[in-house]
Amino acid sequence: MSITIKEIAKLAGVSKSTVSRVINDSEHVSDQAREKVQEVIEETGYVPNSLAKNLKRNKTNTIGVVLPKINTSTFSSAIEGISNVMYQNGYNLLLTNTKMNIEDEITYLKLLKEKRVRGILFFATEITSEHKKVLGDLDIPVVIIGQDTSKAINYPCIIQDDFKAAKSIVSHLVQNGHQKIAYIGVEEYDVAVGQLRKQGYLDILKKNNLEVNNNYIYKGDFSIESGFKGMKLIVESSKELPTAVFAVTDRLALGAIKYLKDKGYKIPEDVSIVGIGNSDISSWVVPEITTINYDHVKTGEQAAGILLAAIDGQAGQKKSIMDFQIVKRNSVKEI
Amino acid sequence: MSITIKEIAKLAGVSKSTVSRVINDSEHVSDQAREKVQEVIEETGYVPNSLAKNLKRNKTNTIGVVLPKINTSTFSSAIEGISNVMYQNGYNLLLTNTKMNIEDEITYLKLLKEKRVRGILFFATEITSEHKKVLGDLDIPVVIIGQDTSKAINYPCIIQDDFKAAKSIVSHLVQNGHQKIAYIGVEEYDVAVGQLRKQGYLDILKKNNLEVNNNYIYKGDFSIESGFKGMKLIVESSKELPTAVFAVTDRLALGAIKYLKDKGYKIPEDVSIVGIGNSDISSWVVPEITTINYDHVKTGEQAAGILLAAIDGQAGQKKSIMDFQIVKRNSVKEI
DNA sequence: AAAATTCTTGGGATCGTTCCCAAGAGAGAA
DNA sequence: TTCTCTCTTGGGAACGATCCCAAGAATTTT
Repeated sequence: MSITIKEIAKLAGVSKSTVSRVINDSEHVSDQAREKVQEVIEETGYVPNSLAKNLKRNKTNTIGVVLPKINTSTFSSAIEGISNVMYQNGYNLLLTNTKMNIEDEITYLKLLKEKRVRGILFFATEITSEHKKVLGDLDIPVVIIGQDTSKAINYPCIIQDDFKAAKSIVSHLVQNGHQKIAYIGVEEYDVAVGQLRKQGYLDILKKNNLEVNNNYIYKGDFSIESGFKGMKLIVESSKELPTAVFAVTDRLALGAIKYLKDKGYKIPEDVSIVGIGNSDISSWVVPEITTINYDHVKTGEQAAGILLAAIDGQAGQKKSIMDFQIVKRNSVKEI
Repeated sequence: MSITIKEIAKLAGVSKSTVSRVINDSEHVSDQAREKVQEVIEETGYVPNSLAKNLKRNKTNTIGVVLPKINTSTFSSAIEGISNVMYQNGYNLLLTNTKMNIEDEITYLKLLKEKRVRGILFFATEITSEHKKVLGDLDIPVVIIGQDTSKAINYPCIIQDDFKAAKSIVSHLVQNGHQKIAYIGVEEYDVAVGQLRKQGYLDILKKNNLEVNNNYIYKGDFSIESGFKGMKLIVESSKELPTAVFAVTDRLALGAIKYLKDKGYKIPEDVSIVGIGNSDISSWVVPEITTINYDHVKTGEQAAGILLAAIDGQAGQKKSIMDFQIVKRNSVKEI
């Protein structure tokens, strides 16, 4: 049982009101009283109880974060950015990890409401109708990160420009003379990575009147192995080797490279490869991978900023799109 | 302003005691009353205020986590493990990111006490006397992760066996006939990585009567670049190329490999390389890196378990050492 | 049928703060 | 001196739950 403000008051010979004023740096306290109180606080190691404080004030300084997985660089970088901004503004982070489990998301959203968090940062994968319902009567500012929900839900969202990014990087291949471009992607329930990036790929092929070869298209999951497997299938199922491969993530690109190297192909001489993500490794693999750079730390910071504004009652725009850069390295050969 | 238990009581035509009993699944409520209350809760979307609850009960279900950086795989994996266990046991995570800033650690520790967290998981880098003081009169269960503090502080700690791991992997080099083994490490303020791993290296050299060549020893930071630079310095400063390199992390090993490849050396034919960490990339680089595997997710789970036990008043052992496995791949050549 | 027991219910104190209000103490003005 | 004004202080009602206690209702035992 910790020491309370009442006991500090007694020890300092003042009322608890005065102690409260000292703690909160209020005016109207004599220097004498202030010093005495601070002295007693120092001696006793008193730490105020923020539960009581927040209850009375009817607000907390906690921000809830709902995310599907912590140990991936995308998410952990975003959280790094979020925590930077939030701590600077006096907020703490309450983390909930749904482990890719959509039902847990609903549970956690309710839990965050119980905790009376001041705002919520929601890393979305999929938005179901139940999500809409729960998010709807939450009565807490929310910012959605990673999926475009601007049409479905009335909260601001912040996203990467996946469509445009995919177009840029595939264009880069086309500009270098590639016409037979394979695609290694992921299932399409993930709108941003699965759908948008694929659409970007198809869009550029179409714009350049290039044929879409189904043997050149593979969809798996997010693992490096999946890239390996996808490349294998593409090579084995097609008569002609593609001259370039667009992998929707660097990890997939890495897996593909591994397969090709194992089989004795040279990169980029035999096959060019590009990824998306500019992950740490992409610049240290041989060959260094040409890719798209998203700044996730910055995305986190931006999201935090938008949420902070929303907490202050400022509306802000409904949809923010982060920019990206194409990082040209040496996994692409000019034909 | 959210709806309160009192209003639910009024709407359901019962007392707030009865509503409280329904919320907490207590006995001694008639089915009739229970149904009515649940109905009203459903209709109104009432969510209890956990601030009030925790204040009255004088305990929270929040665990504070103090860590120096979020977006590294070691830490984020550990947090993944921690959150797995904690959520299963009904606890939430309050995250504080000190950004490698030791003074912030003290601040956050106090903040967590204000929040009346039930326990603290402290990712330690360095333990100063001020740490000892603050941790000492915290009056909250703490588990320290990552540094051996068993002699300095009376809290359980959980660590990787860095000394033994380093010995194992260097032994592996010696067993394969290597005698000229270089070292790429980090500064020694980090006891675990900087000191212990180096000691393991020196220990094995000594046991095998191998000469310690100062030109073969480099200390930098944790970046991939540092590995690159370290390898460069070693190669340039020594007359004879080492036959093997022990890098204290896979990232450093990766940097070293990059340098050697750039210079046209073959791995492992010209130089063998080993790392520590079994990071994602280590198995997908060419050549795949022989390394030490620590299971950080499991470490997080264990730490969480120890903290949980401490919260329940069980003492547990003061020092837990996680085991490791040597992962033999093909960056080491037999001489 | 009366007594004993169990079940159900509501009232109200309480957790540790904040913050409004009123009162007392000085200071300055009339 | 007396009045007004400002500064400082303390008392006590909140905040929204829990939970103890007592009392009434229902059930069982004798």
